[in-house]
Amino acid sequence: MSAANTPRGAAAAPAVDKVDTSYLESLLGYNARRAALAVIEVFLERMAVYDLRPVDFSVLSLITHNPGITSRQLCTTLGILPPNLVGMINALEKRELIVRRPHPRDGRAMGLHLTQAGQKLMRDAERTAAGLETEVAGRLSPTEAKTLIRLLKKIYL
Amino acid sequence: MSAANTPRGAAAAPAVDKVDTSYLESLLGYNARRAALAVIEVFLERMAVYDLRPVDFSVLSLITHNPGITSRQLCTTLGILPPNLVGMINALEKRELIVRRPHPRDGRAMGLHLTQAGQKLMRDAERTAAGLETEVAGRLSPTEAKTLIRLLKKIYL
DNA sequence: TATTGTTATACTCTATAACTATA
DNA sequence: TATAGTTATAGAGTATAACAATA
Repeated sequence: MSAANTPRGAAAAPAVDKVDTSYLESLLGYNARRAALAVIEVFLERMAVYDLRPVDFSVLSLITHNPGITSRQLCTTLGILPPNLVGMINALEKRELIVRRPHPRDGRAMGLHLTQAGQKLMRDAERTAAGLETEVAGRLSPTEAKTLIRLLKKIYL
Repeated sequence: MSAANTPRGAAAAPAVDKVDTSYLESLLGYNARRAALAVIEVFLERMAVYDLRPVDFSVLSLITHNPGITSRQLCTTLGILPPNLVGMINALEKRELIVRRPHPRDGRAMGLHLTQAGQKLMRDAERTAAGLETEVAGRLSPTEAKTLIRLLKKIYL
């Protein structure tokens, strides 16, 4: 008769030589998170030369392709809370990569724009990002890479 | 003649109506992170009833399928740093979901085992996780879901 | 000498409440 | 009344250094 909290197996306290991860690896969430962390790890290395974290790159990239975008629009698009964006924007402005200009139709809002220095940095950074993509997806065929992105979009869009 | 930090475009300060995210959505890392966050969001909802975060579920699941696994093995497998695992293990032990037993061959290590209560909880939780998978991957065909996991593994393994 | 588990601690990331100025 | 931007602050997550016990 075993007590309530007795572990399974009377022989007790076996050692684990090789960890079996097959169950976790069958789960979509686990695989998506591990893959995302792997890509981010390479991203951090390659983007260190620009002093850009993934979130900084995302913000600057959205400003690049949407000149005049507001902080609110950045927050909504990237899932960042407004109080947490303020510091990032201030830092990028201090580095003279972006400038705030009055919004043409809403006096409360500020439109964000790249400076010429910001434009140059992002040309280089987006080139690096493109190289990073091919590196990370190196073991995938071009078709597989396209399929992967298409299926990921179906998950979160 | 424009100064060094003048934004592109003399007409200045346009407004952005619809944010163009096409560039970010072409990047693997961005899509992987968004997908992972989407899955984790549903996970948090469904697992709240068990009071399990994703990391708790991962730890308990590895103990389930590897009775006697050590803290060090959990850290290596899940990419957790040892100091950050201590509190989680203590909390799970306090909830009487796991027990520590001496390692059969290494006096420094402790083997981790589920209690009967832990076994019951994980039977339910893994059943919930299975349902969650079909829900999240609901817009994917079974073949697509398998393909997605296969391609994600190629990224991080 | 190296490793397991641990404590203490610092840093980053994320979240909530409340304020201001404009709409 | 509602929204954009901001401040202050709290909480969660992640990081390094250093120690005791054992290999």
